Amino acid sequence: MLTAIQSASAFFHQPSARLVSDLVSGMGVSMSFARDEEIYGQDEDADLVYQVVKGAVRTSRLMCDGRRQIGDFYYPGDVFGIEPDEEHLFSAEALCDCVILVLKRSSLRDTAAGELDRLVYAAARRELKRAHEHVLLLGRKSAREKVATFLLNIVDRVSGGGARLSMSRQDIADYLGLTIETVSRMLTQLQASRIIEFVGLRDFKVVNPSALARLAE
Amino acid sequence: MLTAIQSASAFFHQPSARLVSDLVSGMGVSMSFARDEEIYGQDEDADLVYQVVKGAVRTSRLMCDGRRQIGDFYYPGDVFGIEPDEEHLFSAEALCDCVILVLKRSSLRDTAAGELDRLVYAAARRELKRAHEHVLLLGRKSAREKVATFLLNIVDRVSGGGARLSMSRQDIADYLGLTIETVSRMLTQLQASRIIEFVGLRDFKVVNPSALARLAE
DNA sequence: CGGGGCCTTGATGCTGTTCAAATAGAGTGG
DNA sequence: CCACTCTATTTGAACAGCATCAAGGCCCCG
Repeated sequence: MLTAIQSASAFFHQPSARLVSDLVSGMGVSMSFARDEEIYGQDEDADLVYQVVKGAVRTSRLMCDGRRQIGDFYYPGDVFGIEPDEEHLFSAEALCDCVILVLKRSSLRDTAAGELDRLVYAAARRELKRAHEHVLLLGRKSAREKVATFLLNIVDRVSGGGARLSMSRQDIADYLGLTIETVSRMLTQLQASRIIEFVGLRDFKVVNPSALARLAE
Repeated sequence: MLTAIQSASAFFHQPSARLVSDLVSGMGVSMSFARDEEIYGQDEDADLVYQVVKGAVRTSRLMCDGRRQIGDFYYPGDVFGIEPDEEHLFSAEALCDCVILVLKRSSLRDTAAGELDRLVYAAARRELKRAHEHVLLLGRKSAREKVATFLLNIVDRVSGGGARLSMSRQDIADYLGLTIETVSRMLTQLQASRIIEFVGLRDFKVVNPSALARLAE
């Protein structure tokens, strides 16, 4: 039998559009959320685990004076809402109309503990890795590098030459620790350098992938 | 019987000077490291788990052009080296002469899987929480707020009115995403405002805790 | 007492912010 | 389908915070 570590690690390495429902069928509740609707709030009880079925989600944290930091963005298959404490440090909101599978941890403990552990542990590991990358980006990269890295990450997830941004410029700014104006300027620069090309405000394609990768460090 | 989640969460909430050796006695190897010695390197295999017995440790990541980001600092009782991938993203170095307990994950899988899972999972959760705090700090705080937050965290860990900084100004700068000069200026400012007081370069005490907390947001 | 590394302080410059305005898109109702 | 409106985004100009460059001072240790 596999230990949690081994199995979690195996699970982790298959990026998985596999949904929780495949694992513990019927145990989760599927819920719909409208654009900008809150899925859970800061300081709320963190007893639930969530998985994106359709749409996209952001987690964010608000400082008392209004400054906001985006924790991460989540797409179909991604698990979110895993936090070390009893209460959420971040809140989660729908970036667009979403379908979210919600699982109550406590109700699953007895019936499918092994599977849930695996899932939660895999999600926590993924979270940690992304948080570490995020720290490097925020601490030591320039605005240009931040935006290039961000676009590259988006493209890598979708695995195509281009993608659609499901979040606003403000969301991107709050993820990268920049202002909306700086993000806009960097995107303009990348377009002027013929590295990316926007068609509309939300859809782009990468014209020069190696140049983008170079800028991202 | 407790599930991994419950027990890990219970473990997590006792900040614990309890060492791994109490849990899986005799299974770890105790090693000594000199100041600035590398404990593990970036891109090395991440099959080991570490716990500080004595001294202090920093994890850091180097970009190819020499920029450095400190991941975190670790003190006696803290577990480090847990990373989501097979290879380390960060390296770890001794801040001063250290004693580190080293455990091989694979060798523990069969004999004490439950305990190790608990330990690793608890450490991962702690890591994640701290990484989230770090992201907020790096993304949305000013230099003054960063330094104030940093000092407050140090003091909270030791739980006294003051503490000794086990790391250099450069380490602090690389943790906060600042330069050494900015860190120095902020420390000078905090002293001038009679909020903290340094005795020597490494030891300080907090004169006005509430003011410090206010600055840290 | 002298050397060397670490830290502080000062002067200047650049990156990204702030404030302000123009433009473009998306959604709405006629 | 088009005109209108509202919001999101872009663009521009001035400013601020932090970085950079350059000395100078302190402390540790021989």
